[in-house]
Amino acid sequence: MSAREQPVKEQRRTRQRAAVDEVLDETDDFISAQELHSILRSRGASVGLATVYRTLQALADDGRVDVLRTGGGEAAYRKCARDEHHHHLVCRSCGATVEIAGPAVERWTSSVAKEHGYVDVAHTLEIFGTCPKCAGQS
Amino acid sequence: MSAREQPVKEQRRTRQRAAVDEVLDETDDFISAQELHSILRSRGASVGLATVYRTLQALADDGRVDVLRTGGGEAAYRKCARDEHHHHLVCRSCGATVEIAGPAVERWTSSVAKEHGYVDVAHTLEIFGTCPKCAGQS
DNA sequence: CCAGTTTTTGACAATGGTTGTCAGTTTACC
DNA sequence: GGTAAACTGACAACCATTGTCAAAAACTGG
Repeated sequence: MSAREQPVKEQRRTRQRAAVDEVLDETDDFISAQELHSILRSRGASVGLATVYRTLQALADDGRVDVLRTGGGEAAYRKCARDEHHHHLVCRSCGATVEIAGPAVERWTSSVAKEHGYVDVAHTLEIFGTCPKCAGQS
Repeated sequence: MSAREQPVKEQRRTRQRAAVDEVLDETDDFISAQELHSILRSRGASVGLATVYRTLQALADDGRVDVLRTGGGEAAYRKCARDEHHHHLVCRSCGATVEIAGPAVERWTSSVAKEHGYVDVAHTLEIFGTCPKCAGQS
């Protein structure tokens, strides 16, 4: 979680990866591997489930998508606009996502960690709520 | 995540629940249901796995233990000292845990959420690092 | 203490997300 | 074109967690 600079292990361009990438590009909210897979199916672009998992995992490892662990224990993925570390404000009803930068939080977490002698520090922070649209309809 | 005041649904005192509670009391780090179960086994206090899961879930629902979603997708539980909402600084090597209160973060998250019109807000924040002891040994 | 009622337990099946396997396919490169 | 290495996909295997349901334990009022 510190030296994250591997030259992005060599990879080949394939129809399947392009398809996954395309769906991610079009989707603004976090989606699970399973959801992504069924979207691909419904489009006719048949891609194996295992391949979807592998592709998402590779993207996540390279930091090209953000990963979120849902309460139910499944992983959700999203291709984010900004490159730097940031957080998400997610609607627990419709999944609408707002990207948040929190320099203050970054500073706070690292100072707290240092205070206790911890090194090589990373953190996870996600905010869940109900977005205006969903709150309105009830 | 807002009105969390149910009078703790009536429950019966059983040997099994006492055993789970005891292990939680003695353990300062987060442990998974499976780990807890095998600790019980190794002590001779045989408790069914399903029971361990049910008990932990009940405790978590009542807010009497904190739950952490590990990267591997399993849930880890810990009985915490303080009652109010707080966060954890966890050693990714030995699991040593420090409880952290972060009023500033609480304020920040709710103001950010409000700013975007989100209501009924909750958040998760955990800090991972390597504790002094583990860092020393390498 | 006793019988009745309700909760709890536990062994096991079932679920569901995710990963491993491995032969067949595709890509990159010469 | 031909070859080696990477990739794919169908399916089995895993593993944490939850559901099932009859038997066992805990409470409760006699």
